[in-house]
Amino acid sequence: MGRSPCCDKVGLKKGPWTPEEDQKLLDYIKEHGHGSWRALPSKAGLQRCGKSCRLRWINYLRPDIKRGKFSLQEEQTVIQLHALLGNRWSAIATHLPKRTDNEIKNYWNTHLKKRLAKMGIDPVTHKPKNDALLTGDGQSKSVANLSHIAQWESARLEAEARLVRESRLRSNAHSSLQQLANPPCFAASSSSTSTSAPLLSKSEPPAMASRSLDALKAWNNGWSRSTEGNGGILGRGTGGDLESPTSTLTFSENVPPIMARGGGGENSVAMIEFVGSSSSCDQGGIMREREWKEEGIGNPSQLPEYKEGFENSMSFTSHEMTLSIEATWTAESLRTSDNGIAEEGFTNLLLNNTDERSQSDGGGDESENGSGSGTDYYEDNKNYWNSILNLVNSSPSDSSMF
DNA sequence: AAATGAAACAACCGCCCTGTC
DNA sequence: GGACAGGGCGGTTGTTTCATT
Repeated sequence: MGRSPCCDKVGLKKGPWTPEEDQKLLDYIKEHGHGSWRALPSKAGLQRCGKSCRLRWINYLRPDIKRGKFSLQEEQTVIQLHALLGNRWSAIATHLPKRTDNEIKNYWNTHLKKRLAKMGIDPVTHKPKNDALLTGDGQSKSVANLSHIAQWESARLEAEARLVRESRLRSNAHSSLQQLANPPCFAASSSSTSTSAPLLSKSEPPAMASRSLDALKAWNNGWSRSTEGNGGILGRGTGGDLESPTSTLTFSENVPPIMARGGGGENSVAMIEFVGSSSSCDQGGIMREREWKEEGIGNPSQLPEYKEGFENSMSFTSHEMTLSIEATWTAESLRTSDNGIAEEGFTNLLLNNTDERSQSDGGGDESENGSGSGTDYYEDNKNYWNSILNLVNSSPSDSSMF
């Protein structure tokens, strides 16, 4: 299907915006709203493409955006969310108030990515570049199992938290409709649509789960030693059992990505299949961000009831109760161990100790530069992912998160 | 002071999804 | 169901600024 360009490019100005153009755009939107972006330039007296106007407004002229240097907290958040979400800048941006996806993306590409790379940490996988050492020994099989387990848990946690949240949101926003409709909820399979599909199609880049779990794999490899016999993650998943009382998740590797865009070369596609016996359900729909906007809610994560709802949402139905337990278990399991884990995350090490570390490593073995080895490595990864999980747990999040 | 390269930032491009007709 | 418009998104490129030689 061919499509016409978004605008007639002949005679339209490109390049940096002038203050006059900005003012025209501001004045027009202030008075009329943006309406149709395509029609806006002529109405506003701008020799610009509507798309260009839209971008200018969204990224720079909107009154509710913050410009300037990123704070330490913002940097941490970006790094942590990128580890979890990959290059989903818009999703990351929802957790950084007043920052645009474009700005975050640029900041990542020009600052954070280089900083990680400089420390010997792969900015794509968020793991040390010499990670191969960890899978080259005789533990590769158990590591692989752990990887599956952790991968499953991570994806499931995300999916289930999202479902619960959406259910809660819907119950708030569409309570009257919910009384009328009661469709099957977790019957989603590989052909599912509203619930699971977005998670693992557009919202979930194929590379994401494996990316995050590569680090978890290494982490668990070390961490599991301290939790064996304590009913930790190993106790649950030993033997490669990926079944869950509430859901199953199938990872199909080497399958072409669902989405061509941004998939990169990692072709792991996850198909989530809920087979649980839930007594209530998601009500078969999603309260999407667009709906929030249409209803004038704005960013739902800012609503007190939303935050409260998210926190409380883990205790409604039998299914959701299960989610509560397991989500808590997962997070808590990852957060605690016999040794205890410092709250200070690996990211803090990146952000605060870059210089010290690089200096101290500077004269040492190149292979250990930036990543450490042995227990240091495990500790770093534990803290790193703890930090991420804490962030996710504490964040009210919104619809773009998962 | 000029030239050069690196870094940072702003904006564009192309693809894709969704809604509407 | 197909065509199209509108808009979102991520990748990439162009331009400017800064640092170094």
